[in-house]
Amino acid sequence: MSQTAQQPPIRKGPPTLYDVSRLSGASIATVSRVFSGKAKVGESTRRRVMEAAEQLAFEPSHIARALAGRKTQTLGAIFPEIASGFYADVLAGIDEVAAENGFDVLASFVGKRRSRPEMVKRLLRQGRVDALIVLNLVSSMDLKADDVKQLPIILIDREISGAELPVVGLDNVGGAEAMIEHLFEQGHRRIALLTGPSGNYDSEQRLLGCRQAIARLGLSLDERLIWTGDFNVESGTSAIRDFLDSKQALPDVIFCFNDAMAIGVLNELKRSGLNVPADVALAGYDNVEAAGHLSLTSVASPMRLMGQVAARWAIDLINKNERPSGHNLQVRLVVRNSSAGKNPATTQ
Amino acid sequence: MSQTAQQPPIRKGPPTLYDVSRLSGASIATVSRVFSGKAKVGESTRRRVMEAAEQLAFEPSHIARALAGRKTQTLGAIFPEIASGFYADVLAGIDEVAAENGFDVLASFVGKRRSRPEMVKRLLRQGRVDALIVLNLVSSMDLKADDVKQLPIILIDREISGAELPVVGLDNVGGAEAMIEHLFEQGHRRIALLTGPSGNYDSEQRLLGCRQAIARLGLSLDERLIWTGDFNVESGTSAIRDFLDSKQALPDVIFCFNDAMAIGVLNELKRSGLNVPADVALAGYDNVEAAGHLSLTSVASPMRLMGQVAARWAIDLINKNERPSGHNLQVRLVVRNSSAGKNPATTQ
DNA sequence: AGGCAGAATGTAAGCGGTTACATTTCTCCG
DNA sequence: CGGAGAAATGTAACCGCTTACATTCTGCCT
Repeated sequence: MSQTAQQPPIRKGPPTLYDVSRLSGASIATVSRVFSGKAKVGESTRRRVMEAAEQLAFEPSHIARALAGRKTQTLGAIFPEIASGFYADVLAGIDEVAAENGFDVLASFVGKRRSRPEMVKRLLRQGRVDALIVLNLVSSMDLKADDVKQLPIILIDREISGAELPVVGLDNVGGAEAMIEHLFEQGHRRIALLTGPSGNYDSEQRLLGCRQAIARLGLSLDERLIWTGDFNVESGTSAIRDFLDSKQALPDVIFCFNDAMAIGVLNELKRSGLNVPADVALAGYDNVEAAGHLSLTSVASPMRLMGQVAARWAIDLINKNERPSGHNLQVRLVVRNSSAGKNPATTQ
Repeated sequence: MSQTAQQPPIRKGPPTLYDVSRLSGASIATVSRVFSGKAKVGESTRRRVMEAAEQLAFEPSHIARALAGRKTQTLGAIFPEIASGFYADVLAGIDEVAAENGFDVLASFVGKRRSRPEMVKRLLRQGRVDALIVLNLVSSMDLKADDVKQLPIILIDREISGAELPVVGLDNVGGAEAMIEHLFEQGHRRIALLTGPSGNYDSEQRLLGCRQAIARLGLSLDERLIWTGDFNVESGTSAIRDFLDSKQALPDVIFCFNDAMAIGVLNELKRSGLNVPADVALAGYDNVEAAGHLSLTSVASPMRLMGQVAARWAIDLINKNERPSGHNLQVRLVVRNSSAGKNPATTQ
């Protein structure tokens, strides 16, 4: 059995356009058209090509396409160093929307040897991605001006100075306001706040929300009841211990600016024989998994949605060059037992 | 000022080898050599090239390199649908090792419209990645035989049938054994087990470990104290409620095969006025974040390490074609208060 | 000075697609 | 039945690199 035209000679790698072209009798251009779908191809030809492709298990090389067509169909995502479940959700959201639009996601984490600006520069210059989604960028100064021009960049959560770039953020102010209002409704009046480190963006925003809500409600905020924490469990523990040591009267409720600190506070209160919410109510922020188990009232952020929105914007930017303006996503108050008021009538 | 040879004409896109070649006076091949570092280049030439590249802010196109050099320097990672913090750690581990070796990571999640086998096939055929890391593959039947041949594939956690592929697993048996031994040391003798769904690999492995350890310790396992759960909080709650309803005597300790169920059990015990560990001790598995807050003794898996090992193997497979045999990583018992024994002398 | 091995550099053929432009094949209508 | 214009298809020039092979340049030995 000699080698006929129909019997493609042994090839090393995976099948290429050329192979399909020969097997089907159509030209390379036509085969390309069939697969890119960007031009009309006669019905009979299309069928022949498809059959040949099927037979060869042909799949167009993504790399070659990217080179010739100068579009990678890839979104880059740069995550902060700490890998929490938090970010996993964001990534899942990005990936979901990306997948729906035929994009893949290149994910990388900032690390010791890889700073955010370096990574951005590398991905941009190397032409690995069509757009970039950067999480937790603190200062846009981190991005050289040229880089910004080169490619669509979307920021997720946190961009302070000169907001040149579209940002998908969270409505921290609104979240804090909602929490204060809820606490007020529960009958709490003396409200203590355990904030994050001063200068921290999220913390400042939440504090702002608190002040606004408190003012609107006609309450006044006792500045001595504003404690500064570090966003970790220990800082919650020590903050409340210091306060208890000072022998001052307990507030009605302690609103911690994140759940970790709230958990620290909760532990320490328990150790001191105080009950939540009977002796003092408690609320956190972030709605981490543990909050549910500890019945801690908190504020949930739509992490997955952030990812989806960011990916959506990125893809629109690539395809239609529509520049989104940036938007803060709404957060959701999650009421649990820890914030219950003492008045049985008010408590639901 | 007319356009001299030194003044490159206006170009549209990013600079290419060609631009650097002209600016530096060296040939394209030489410039390529300078950047790939795979061949000797005269010192003076190298310097000239580097200067020109610097001046143009040239960075070799990853895409073109991939096409010409037929290596993408990219690892593909396929994650299960649920995006938990769990997997974020694995990804971080993969990314860390990948980055150290000049690789990038393409991450995607299994979804409604994207099954694992489809994704594997797509990434493989399209030539997007040099190797694939697949998490939680249940049956290798999911992978067509041809696919397996085409590219290095590493499995993470869970591969049952015909282990053709290297697997980075967890020592579930050892983890369960360690837990049982610990519980024994704490003085617990009547041990209840809340397993996962029957047929679940992890669950079966842990059960095996329990049986082995119990036999070795000369204890006997009361089969009526083996309850079947669903790996979620609710199944823990209902399992313990059913048991309490049956009015049987409490065991010394309840070992739940994951933390979620342990949390369910804990909640229900509290509601019933029973204290942990005073009335009955409790242990979980997975060491989720909440376990720490709830003082739940558990077993921690080195998720990040799994990612690192998998990436290491994948890269070795790519570079040196070294085939790793597969390995189960050791897990770590995390002792907390929930498993304390009643004997004050035994408790530390 | 001539010759030569080995290093440095250049030339050009791909890699597997896309796509502008040329060419061929259909349609449809006077 | 001829011919115009649209539709389908083919030709070939890239995209920006790598790399086998050819060519030129060294330094060194006789």
